[in-house]
Amino acid sequence: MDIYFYNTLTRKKELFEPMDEKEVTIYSCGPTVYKDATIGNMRTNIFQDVLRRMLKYNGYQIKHVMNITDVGHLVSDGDDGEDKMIKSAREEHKTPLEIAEHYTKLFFDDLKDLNIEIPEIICKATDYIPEMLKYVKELVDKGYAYETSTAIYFDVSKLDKYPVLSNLNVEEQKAGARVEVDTEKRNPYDFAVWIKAPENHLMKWDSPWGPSYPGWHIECSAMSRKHLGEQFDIHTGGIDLIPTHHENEIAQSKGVCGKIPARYWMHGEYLLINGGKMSKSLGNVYLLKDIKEKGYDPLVYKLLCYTSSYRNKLNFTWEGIEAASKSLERLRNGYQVNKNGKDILEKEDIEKLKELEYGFHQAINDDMNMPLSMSFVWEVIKYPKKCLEIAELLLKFDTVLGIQIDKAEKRVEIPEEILELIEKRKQARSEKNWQESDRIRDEIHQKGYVVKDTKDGMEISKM
RNA sequence: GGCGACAUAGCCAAGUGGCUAAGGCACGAGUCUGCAAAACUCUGAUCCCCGGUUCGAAUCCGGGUGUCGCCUCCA
Repeated sequence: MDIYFYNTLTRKKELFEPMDEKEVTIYSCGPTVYKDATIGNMRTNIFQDVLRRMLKYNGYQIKHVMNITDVGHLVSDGDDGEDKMIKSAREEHKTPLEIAEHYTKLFFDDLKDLNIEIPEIICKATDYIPEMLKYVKELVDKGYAYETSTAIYFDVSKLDKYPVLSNLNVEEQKAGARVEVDTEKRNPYDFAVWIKAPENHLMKWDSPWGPSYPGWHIECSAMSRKHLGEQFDIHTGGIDLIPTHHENEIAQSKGVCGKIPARYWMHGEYLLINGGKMSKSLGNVYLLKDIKEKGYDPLVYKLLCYTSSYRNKLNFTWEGIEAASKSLERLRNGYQVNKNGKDILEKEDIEKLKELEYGFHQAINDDMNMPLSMSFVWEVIKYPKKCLEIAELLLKFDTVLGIQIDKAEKRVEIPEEILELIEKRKQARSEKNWQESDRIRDEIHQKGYVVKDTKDGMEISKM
């Protein structure tokens, strides 16, 4: 079945045609490991995860590269700002390496909680300094970069066209929108590919230009070329990376390789908090940890992300999380009911289910239309007949959704005192002593457990 | 100032010219139950406003209003 993706390069939905008919190559801009990843960051990772999974659903093998930025990302784009890693290290009284290790671990913990598949290749910027230096040298040799007293700059005027992804109006901006203009720069949009390290700089490497360190964009160009070659299929990232990072990555690639590195550029939109931007100053920066601490399965957040298209802004509210939580519970319950179901499917049932499966497939292939795909999942869940075949179809869907639809209620250890109360309550109920029965139910509730009366007896779960 | 996105039932949202405008959550009604919970069934919108194109528009065009984002680090 055909796959269509929205390509930021052309601003259109396009038929996806990978370079290789069996394997799809993807490069994703990963985290800068100097602070906690927010649920906003995770939305992008979820989008990338769905991309991998839907390609696999379509029979492709994946070679997916994600970088870990542990050096070179400056706090301001004026190329004179402090390196983020170093700033965090100073503030937390740790070495940059400790900072990177700490936040890298937290990042992968979040991915695991969200049941996000780990890309085939993870590369840390600091492990590829030689490749980056080589890249910079090539840029200089080919006349695309020049040296100043502080850095090696990319000369954007050497390109046939500079902003190719975004609609920045370079001419307008030249008027001096940038606060600090480096007088040694030839063009306002020139950016540093390699930066000369000041005296006491913590992270620096030897280079033909003395002790120095990489610019932010060079790592992705160098590492993607190393692992995926000069051109690969898909490049992903957050929408905010379009105007600076990806624009400059393309510039570098055109300089050295003469081509745009990826054929399809896909960007995940922002997550909004209560209708506005997530920001420290508003105090609305949420981490996955916050969702977990409220007692929700982290996958509830993943399901919440499926209520909207990755290309649209999604508004995060706790009401939304609660709704998604209910949904997840019902989906999993629906799976269990089918797993234990004994209905026999007739020919017309099989045809109907095939239709729903087809609808699901079409939805995910249409630029990953998850809201639409979920409507097919629900139709399968609510199908009048219940049986193992349907459970298996749901499992198949879950290879794309990754919400662990087969996850059963946790078997919790019920403490002795609760078991005693349950016995007492059974007794009271058999005597139709409803007052006592309700009193005990309240007591159990206060001790942190929920009791439900079903046809087969009482059901106990932890709150 | 420049660029761009969005506006569909209480909330989250799909839909990009044509069958009765998906789906989820909430609300309400009901079945079940001693009650509660859970589960299941049923119930709701003519698509921000105005004008235009068309046999036909939520979907295309123009204008207006509103919300948000980017242009500085940010997924």
